[in-house]
Amino acid sequence: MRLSQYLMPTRRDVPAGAEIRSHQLMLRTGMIRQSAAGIYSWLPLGLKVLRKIEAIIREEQDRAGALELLMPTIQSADIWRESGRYDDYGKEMLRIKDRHDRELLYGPTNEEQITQIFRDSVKSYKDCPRILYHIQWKFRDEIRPRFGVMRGREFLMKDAYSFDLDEERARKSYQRMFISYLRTFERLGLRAIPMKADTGPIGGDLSHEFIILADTGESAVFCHKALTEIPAPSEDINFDDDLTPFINEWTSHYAATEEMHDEARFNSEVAAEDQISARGIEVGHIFYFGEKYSKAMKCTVQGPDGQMTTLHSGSYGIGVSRLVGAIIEASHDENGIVWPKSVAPFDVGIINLKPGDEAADEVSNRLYKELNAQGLDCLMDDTNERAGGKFATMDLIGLPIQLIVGPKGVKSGVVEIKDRKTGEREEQTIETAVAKIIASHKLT
RNA sequence: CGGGGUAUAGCUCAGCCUGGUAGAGCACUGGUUUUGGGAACCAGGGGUCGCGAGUUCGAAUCUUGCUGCCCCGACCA
Repeated sequence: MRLSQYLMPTRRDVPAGAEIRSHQLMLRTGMIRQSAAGIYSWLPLGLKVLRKIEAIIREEQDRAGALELLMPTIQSADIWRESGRYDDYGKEMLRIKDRHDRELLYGPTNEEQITQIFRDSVKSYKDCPRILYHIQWKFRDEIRPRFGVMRGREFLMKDAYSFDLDEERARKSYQRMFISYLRTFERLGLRAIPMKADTGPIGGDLSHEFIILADTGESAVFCHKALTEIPAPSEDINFDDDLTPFINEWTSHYAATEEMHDEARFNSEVAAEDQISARGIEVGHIFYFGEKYSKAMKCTVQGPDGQMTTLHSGSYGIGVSRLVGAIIEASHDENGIVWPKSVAPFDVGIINLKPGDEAADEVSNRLYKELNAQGLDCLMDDTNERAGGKFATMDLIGLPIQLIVGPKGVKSGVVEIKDRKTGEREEQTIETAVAKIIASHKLT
């Protein structure tokens, strides 16, 4: 993409009312624009990041054996009456009526919807287990939206739902998602720590929140330092194997959010030098809820013995739009965003310092074409902005690699490669620069 | 939902107290000089001062009702 043909309305001023860095940076880089409290439009740059995150989540869901489908944003009140949640769910649920006065709602979650689909589609134990997921916009009319996309009212969420014949087997589905989440967050450039979460009336040990550590996190969290160091499961993990050893490795250390925190246990189980007390952002939540919806909504299958069995389910959420903010919270500096490679909106930023200079144009265009041909997505600043402005903008939007092409360097056959994260810059011949960038791209 | 704040140009804000021709910086348009870390100068464009009612000869400014947005608290991916 040529910047001269793009829509990327960056700003120098810090927008009023944006408190935290990620929100400020998303507004300043022109990733999003607010359209109402907690409701945002995604401009081209922001949408690219959102799509990249989605793609990684999708790959890891698929790898774990989950099946993608897509349910609507608008749901009928009927199924919520069936589960009993229509009255339980408070003002957070946006209720609407159509022209025939039929009661509808903008879905805050999809347990009812998926349970209806599954019970109407599956009648035999042979079709279990299944894990189904979708990536869809949700709406929760939060009392107080804040922190930009980190707590919006409208938000993009990946939610998966598992259907198993009994609790024992449901546990296996739960483990699949657990491992899948570890891999997903790792690929997003984050260290997410699974922490035991409140299981409510269901009880048991099958609920975890995945938390990333950040000063602006909404809740206090406590964990063992080891959890920041355990390597995530590799991509050749076989999800059909017994995953228990992995789960044990990740759940044997102390980790709790403030609601579940037990100071005495923390102090006795974790040596003082291994204790981490920090703030955390919840980016995922997995939950086994058993027969809660399948019982109320009569989601049953016939077993081999001819008996009807009520299915056991769990739900598994990832806050996709929240992750955009969370990643920025975890990865920025005073000059702007520092994108992890896997989710950067472009792979490389090419700065043509002097458009109109024949040699600079020629080299910039050549680099642009060659890198694009190798599958690298490039943003080329071919505007007439001054050099200082271009550098500042490129640092602000945080592309991992910058290629700086100036008339002076070009004259002696060199361009400059800058690593956004370290700030290191090196002059290279054009050929070497291309080769190096391609090589480093292929590593990831 | 309770408490507090705020609303003036695309953005950040001043002006309001003490009523009298709507301002600055940044951004934008044209020009000159610049040109490797957010340039200088010249000339421009751009505003129902959130909306309604009232007071007044006259309201961005005073009074009042409403709405949006933001912050603090309890709730949430």
